[in-house]
Amino acid sequence: MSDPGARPVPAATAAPERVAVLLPLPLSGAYDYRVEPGMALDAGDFVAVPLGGREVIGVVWGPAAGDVAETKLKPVLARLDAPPMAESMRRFVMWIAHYTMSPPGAVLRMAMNTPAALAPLPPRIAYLRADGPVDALAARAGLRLTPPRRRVLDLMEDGPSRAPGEIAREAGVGMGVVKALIAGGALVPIELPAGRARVDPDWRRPPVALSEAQAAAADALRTKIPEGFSVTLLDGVTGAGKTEVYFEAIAAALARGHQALILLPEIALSAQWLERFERRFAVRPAEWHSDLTSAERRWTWRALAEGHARVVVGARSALFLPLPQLGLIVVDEEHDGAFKQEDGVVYQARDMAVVRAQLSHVPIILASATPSLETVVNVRVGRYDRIELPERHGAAGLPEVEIVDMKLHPPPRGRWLSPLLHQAIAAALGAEEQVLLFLNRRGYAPLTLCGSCGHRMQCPNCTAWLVEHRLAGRLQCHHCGHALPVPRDCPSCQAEGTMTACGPGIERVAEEVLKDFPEARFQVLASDTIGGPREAAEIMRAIHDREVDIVIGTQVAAKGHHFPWLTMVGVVDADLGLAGGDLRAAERTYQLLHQVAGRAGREERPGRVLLQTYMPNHPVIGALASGARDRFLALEAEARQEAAMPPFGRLVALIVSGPDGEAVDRVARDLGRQAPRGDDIAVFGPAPAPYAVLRGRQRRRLLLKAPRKTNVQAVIGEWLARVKTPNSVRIQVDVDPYSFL
DNA sequence: AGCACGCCGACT
DNA sequence: GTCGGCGTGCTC
Repeated sequence: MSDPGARPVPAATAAPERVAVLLPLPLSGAYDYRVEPGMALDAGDFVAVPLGGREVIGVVWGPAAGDVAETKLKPVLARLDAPPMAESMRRFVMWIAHYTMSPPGAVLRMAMNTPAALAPLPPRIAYLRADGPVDALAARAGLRLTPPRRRVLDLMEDGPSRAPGEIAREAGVGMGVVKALIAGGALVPIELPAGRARVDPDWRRPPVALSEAQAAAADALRTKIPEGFSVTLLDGVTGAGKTEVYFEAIAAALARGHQALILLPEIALSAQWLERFERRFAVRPAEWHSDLTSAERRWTWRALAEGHARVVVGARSALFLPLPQLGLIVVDEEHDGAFKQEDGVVYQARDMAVVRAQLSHVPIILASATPSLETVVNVRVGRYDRIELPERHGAAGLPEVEIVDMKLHPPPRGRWLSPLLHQAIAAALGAEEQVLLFLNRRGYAPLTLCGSCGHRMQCPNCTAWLVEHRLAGRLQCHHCGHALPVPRDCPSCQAEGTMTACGPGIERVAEEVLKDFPEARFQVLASDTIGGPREAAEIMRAIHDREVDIVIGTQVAAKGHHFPWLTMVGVVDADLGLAGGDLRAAERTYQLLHQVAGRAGREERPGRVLLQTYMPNHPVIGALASGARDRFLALEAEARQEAAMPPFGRLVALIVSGPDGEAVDRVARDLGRQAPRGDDIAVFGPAPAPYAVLRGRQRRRLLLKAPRKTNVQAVIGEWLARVKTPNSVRIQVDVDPYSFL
């Protein structure tokens, strides 16, 4: 809380006052502005300032640096009537800027992604009936008292004030009728306080019935709430009811008058989460994601900044919302790769959420059935606490996971489902249960080539194959969106009708299902087959209500949905994520397939999972089949420790990119030559980045590996200063990169 | 991020 | 002869 007495008092006789204003632009730092006499400004205030020829909104960041000539100085134009940015948020912005090596203004932009929210809210106008009997009102308005007009006036006789639209709806009349009565003065306007009436989540409601284990976990979490900063891993198998447990921690925070922030990896698909929240707290929380309209954005931001909304759930970007009474942060599915932001400011939202919790002195809960290795190691060394939720809620046991060795049980030529999986599908359908076939590959086929000359269809802008989408009749690049019709003849050798689809995508699996189980109703589920949140919710409902027999989906189908009749999960290609030199390939594949397996048998019916693999002896496959998660994590941790890889060592990637390959190469080679040496620091590269050409830009990559204790920001900063780069070449710094090589 | 200034092709 | 392409560079 700022002390009003601490505001600087403008003195008319003193030299013109200056302040530093940070602008939401990728400038190197804050700019100084003159403060005209009579304007009192505090750090954190939102202000409008001139920049170049235009006007921008920025944040007063502190006292001016004073290194700019008086004549260059422009005045602060106005202080905006919006809740100022809290000191903890300003420190958070600076922390991220330093850690990710981004300009502070670029980070500020993420915290100000709501230009409209900073303008004062327009007052809301509602209407009351004017005094007097109905006929007198009509006469005064010069209107005949028709039945619709009478209905409106009767409706408005004593009830609350209403907006015009509400009046029309409730009285069952058109807007014309209402407008005429307003124009005639029979309905009089009143101004309501700006904003939207909100109902607080009701934390006093009794929680849904918790199991003994859940109740114990909830108790343990509740004790964290009043104790300031702490990090707790809520570790529980899929279906153990982690959500209901952390709801009790949220209830405890609400009971203390605090706000709660919940981060989910993909808010667009979380209809079931919202329903559960509403069941517990009687209202929906505020939501924050990219699909909000600017009006929704504005009032949500305002309601949170003013403390009127108590709980907000959102994707990554919700991390930057103003929450003056923040009391708890929850990151659900903390292991999920979607928390890593890869463009612009590159950051890991889960890790930054921990930082925000620390700067705000509040507890944070990381929830997962398959926690990331980073988090597991942090628990092991005692930095994080861990609360375990061992069993599945209700009667359901964990599904049985069976390995299908594709060398021993190959599918027929041109097919992708082995006879074993085929039988399992038939058995589940025979028992009138549901099946999920999982394949993390959109489209029909990942590669199209010419059977005659071997020409492969490649994206002209990216180093990537074009993926056939047969339903759309197109070849598509999944990186830049480039698309063209599927060619009949080879564009290289002109041979006719030789183009062949290679490998399976979910559309192709769907085709096989349609052939073999023509009577089954199936639903394809991929990020590009779902229009929006509403359509997603409708698809989930249809599956839940057994209007679908077989779901064929990519990883969007793996995420936290609860389908009581789904008992059989088939993983079409369990090896898919294991290829390539990715540091986290094994860990990620384990997490994804574990989560998919968890879709099976969540209620009374036992679940069954079949993993199709050509590597039945791979540790990941073995761990999935035996359920030895902790042993797998221990082995993975050991391997990383031996190699001094994260989380035991540190990595920073530099991506050098630009339209001109030669200029990019020159900079990349310079960086290689100037690389920091010694002290256990190693630099690899330059090498072509994964997708060496992306959206028409050439990309090279260098990787710095250093011990945990190294101040990598300082090392990288000095390194970059040694290499000068033409304007056309960009160097992007990715501290703690996820994709490797 | 904008927006201006600045040097080389097709038009009123 | 101009209008205008977007390449570099600056904004307190």
